[in-house]
Amino acid sequence: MLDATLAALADPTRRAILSRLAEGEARVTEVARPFPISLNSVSKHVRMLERAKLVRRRIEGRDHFLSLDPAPLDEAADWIAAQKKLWAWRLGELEKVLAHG
Amino acid sequence: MLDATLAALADPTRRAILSRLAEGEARVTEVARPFPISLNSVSKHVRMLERAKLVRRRIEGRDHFLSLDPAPLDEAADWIAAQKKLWAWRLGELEKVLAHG
DNA sequence: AACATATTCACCTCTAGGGGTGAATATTCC
DNA sequence: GGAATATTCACCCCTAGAGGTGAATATGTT
Repeated sequence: MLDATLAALADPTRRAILSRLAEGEARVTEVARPFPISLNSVSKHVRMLERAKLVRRRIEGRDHFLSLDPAPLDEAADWIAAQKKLWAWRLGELEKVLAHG
Repeated sequence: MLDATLAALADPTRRAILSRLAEGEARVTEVARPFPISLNSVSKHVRMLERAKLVRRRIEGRDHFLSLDPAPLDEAADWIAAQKKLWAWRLGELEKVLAHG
């Protein structure tokens, strides 16, 4: 799922949508309002966020309420943290070699 | 730069290249060897990783040595960490409302 | 000079993403 | 029933990405 998560996060519009939802649940139209693009485009972004499981949808009549799901964010954070650790180790080793060489 | 970083990380081949480079500097051909795709494709992935500043290139004769640059990873980790904090706060508020409601 | 190796360049194909518009669907309101 | 609202569906266009092949370039080797 990392692929879909990171791809979803790679777009600034989608990151802005997530930031908006961090303030609280909202309908698609409310989410779309601040953006200069069409409602339709926002709807597609939302669909990608759902596919990445970063956003959940609760349908109530004609209103679709969107909310955040933090789980995939953890997975992404874990991968990045693991890489940072590995890289730091490697770069640390290199420094040791340079210092003792 | 977040866009390019997250987009670069969204591809599994590129993540594998980064993991390989975490073991140490390597030439393009060495990096490409384990992959079932053409050397050319790997070369293109490397170019994207360079564009995202996750990989640096040191040219020595006909050999191009690739190494990691951890800086953009920090930026990505920071953004995700900030979001996790925001989301946790929001979800916490919701729980309070539910508990006291 | 001739050959081999390392890498990229130039091109092709296919698919997916981001944007748009207009119509369809579902629901609510009068 | 009829109108307004909320959302998606079905298309269109354009660009970028991921894959490929074959040629060009540069360096190393004999």
